[in-house]
Amino acid sequence: MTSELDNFSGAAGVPEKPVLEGLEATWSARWAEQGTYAFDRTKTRDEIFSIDTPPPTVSGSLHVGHVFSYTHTDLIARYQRMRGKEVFYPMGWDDNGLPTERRVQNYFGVRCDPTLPYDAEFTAPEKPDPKRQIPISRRNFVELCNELVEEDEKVFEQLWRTLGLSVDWAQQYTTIGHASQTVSQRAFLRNIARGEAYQQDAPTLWDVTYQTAVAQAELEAREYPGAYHRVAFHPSTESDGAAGPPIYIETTRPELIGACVALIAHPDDERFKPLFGTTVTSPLFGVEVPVVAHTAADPEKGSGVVMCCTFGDLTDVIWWRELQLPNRTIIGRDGRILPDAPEWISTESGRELYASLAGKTTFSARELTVEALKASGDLDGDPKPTQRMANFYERGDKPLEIVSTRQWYITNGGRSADLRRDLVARGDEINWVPQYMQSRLTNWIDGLNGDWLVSRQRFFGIPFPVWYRLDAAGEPEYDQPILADEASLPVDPASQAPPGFEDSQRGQAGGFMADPDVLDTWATSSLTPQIVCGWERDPELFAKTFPMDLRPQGHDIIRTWLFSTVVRSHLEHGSIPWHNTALSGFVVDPDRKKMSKSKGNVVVPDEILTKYGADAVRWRAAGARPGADSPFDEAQMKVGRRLAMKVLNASKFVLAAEEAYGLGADASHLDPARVTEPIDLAMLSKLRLVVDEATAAFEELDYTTALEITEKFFWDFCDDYLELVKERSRRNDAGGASAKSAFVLALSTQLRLLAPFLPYVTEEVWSWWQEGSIHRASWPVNTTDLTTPEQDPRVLTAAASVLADIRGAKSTAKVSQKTEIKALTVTASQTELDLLALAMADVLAAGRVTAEPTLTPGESDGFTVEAVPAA
RNA sequence: GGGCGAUUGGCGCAGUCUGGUAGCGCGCUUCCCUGACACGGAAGAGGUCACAGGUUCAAGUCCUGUAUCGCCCACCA
Repeated sequence: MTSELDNFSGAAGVPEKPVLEGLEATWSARWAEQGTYAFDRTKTRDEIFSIDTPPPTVSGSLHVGHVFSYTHTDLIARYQRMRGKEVFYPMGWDDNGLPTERRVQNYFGVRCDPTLPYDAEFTAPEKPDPKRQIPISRRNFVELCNELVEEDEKVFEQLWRTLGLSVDWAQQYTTIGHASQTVSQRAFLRNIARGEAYQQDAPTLWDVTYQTAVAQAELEAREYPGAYHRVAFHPSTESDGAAGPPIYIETTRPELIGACVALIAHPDDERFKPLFGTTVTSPLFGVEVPVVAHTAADPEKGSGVVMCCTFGDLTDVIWWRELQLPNRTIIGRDGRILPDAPEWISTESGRELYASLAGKTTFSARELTVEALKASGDLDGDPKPTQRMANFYERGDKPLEIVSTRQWYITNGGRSADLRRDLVARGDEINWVPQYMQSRLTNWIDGLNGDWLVSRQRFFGIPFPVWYRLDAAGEPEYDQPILADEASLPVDPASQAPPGFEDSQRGQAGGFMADPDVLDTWATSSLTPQIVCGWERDPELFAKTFPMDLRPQGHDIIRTWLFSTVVRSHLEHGSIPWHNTALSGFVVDPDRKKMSKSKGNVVVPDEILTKYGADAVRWRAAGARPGADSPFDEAQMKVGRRLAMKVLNASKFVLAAEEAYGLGADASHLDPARVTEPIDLAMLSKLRLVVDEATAAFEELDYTTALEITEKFFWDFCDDYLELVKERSRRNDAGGASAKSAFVLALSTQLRLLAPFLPYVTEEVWSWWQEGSIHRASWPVNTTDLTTPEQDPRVLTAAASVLADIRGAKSTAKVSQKTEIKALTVTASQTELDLLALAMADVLAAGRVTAEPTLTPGESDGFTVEAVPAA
């Protein structure tokens, strides 16, 4: 037998058997064709919502954490777009800097040797040998970098498209691209002009592996094994020829004894008071150094008196500066002891020992020094092993040294309390989600110990737009840098001559040289708002998008990306860079360990996207609140997938009922006036509350609550409401019309509430019966979308409660839910019975109650139901 | 050492602002191939809300302290 339903189902857009498979490919292609997410720049500032998307590091790989946090941003973007905002949502790729260099080295088996000339014929080896890297020129190296990042960026873009990010792909940038170079160099030149950028020859943290300076923000303190060595210094012979007892210091770095400039103790330390003003002689090298007082010396540490060297740690730098101590560097930029014995070591045995240390790593030099100390009797006892914390470059694996070098700095408050205060105040102007993350910025600013070191001695990066004149002897005149014209940006000083010079004068006495360094990658990333908003490139766009509305990012880079962006915006524009910032947490493995390649616990995004679908993955991502770390549990993806399936099937049911019973495809089914049954009105009243709450949550960037509320309603809608009304909806009368209109009103509203979370399945269903993309449809507004009369939502909850009890009776009796109920007694308060009465016909139909129910008014709240299933 | 979070059934979480006799999902148990859905549906078991004090008629919720865990920062003698 063929029913009417069979004839109509699937005939007008509703598939017979809807599936999730393939929705990503179909719809991401359609969105691209139709420019669904294209930014319309004719809109005004208050109609625009601009997002400062984090550019992922393309040399790395994307993991689930990225998928989650980028989804979070997309949820907000989609919500704002549906609210009627024109969303400015670019995507950038961070391809600038050391990670790319490392990847290129490994991928092609090459290394950069800046002394080599460019080889136009060079091609990378077919089979790179990572152990024998081929040295190539800087320009060849940069070419390979550019080649590889282009490939990587394609892979990333494809993943983002599959995930359903509603990015405007016409608005792409890379941190090494021309626009970024221009912005970065221009901003730097402006910093110089205003006195905010300056050069200084000073001790800097130095990574000996990468041979570059490192900024405070890139430090990572790690445990590092070492040993305390108790070493004797000898009082210098006094005028009467008598020498006092030796003074013992403790050090973990005996190899620096040759770099010692003073012994230092606390001014109040009685043990050492008599020594202040005297001198002592260092062991092995016989160098005379003063004993001086400084409050930074801690009487509790070591022996109470400390050896100050050039430079063992940051405290040494403070002492060097404040006590006007000499500079006695013995460690070179490669981390090895300098080749030539310094002039301050004058004893023959000292110079001999130095000669044996020269060229050695600190590690070997330490071993040799300890042997020598044992031989000379200046080592008291055995070295005591310890685990101490040492500063590392976050990407390095050797402890940092401190080396005096000429570097560029940008003011960031590290040397100005006023600027620190202003920057903290900028933090107050920004709306933080979650709020408590702001303290990380404030703490970081308060703890700064110097300005921002922005020069890096690396190759793949944005060059300083700066040259130096060479004097008659060919020496650079650093104090009068030649600056590029802004109109000429971006410039490459290594291949372009400065204004007023010919390239033939490069490297010649009386000519010029290029600044050899590149800008810190954060010095460019800190300008992403200026890069994407078209600062000085597109003033109209800039006026419409800056300050931006939202900066989403991970909480681990507050001290770097967030802080440096605030600094640049404050210095350049005197404003905050964005009004809101949303901090995502990490995705951790089920044991709450951070995912990392070395632990082998990384989940590959492509796999879960294929297995569960983008909507399911997005659903799971939306469950992770801002700022909170979230354990990855694959089983949870299934729940999201089930929701997506449910949306397909419930929609099919609702729309099929509508079509099958002759109400046509015109808009009449969306006529609120046809909804007359109390339970239908009650359901829509409840939905109005859901719309209000979900909207309020989204306004607070609280997508998790918006989803929870919407999803809860949706499941209740399916499990209770649809079941209750199913029978009536099949009737071709006023009651049937009421149900069917309520169905489609509720469906339209719910699909739009779910659209930010499940963009694929909602778009699919929308296409069955609506024109245009749901993602350009308006976010539900009660005053226009749900205009049915108010009805107490408890009509629905009462009916659902009694239906649940009837189902329970059948479940207890272990019979099918189809089984008829032959006797039904309901006890409840009169108020509740009155509410129930308004939906009683639907309850009886849904519960298959064939007998007349007995209703008994009672005292207590809640329904007591006795239902007797047929045998 | 400084700062910030967290601690609620086996697991993951909400509820804490605005005190009023514990909620959700997963998992588990039982039942049901019902006409949207077996990539499903229905029903159910399971918690003295980390601990100790205090405020209150009443505390998961407010106050004080403690413990444990996590994160950020500092820490190279």
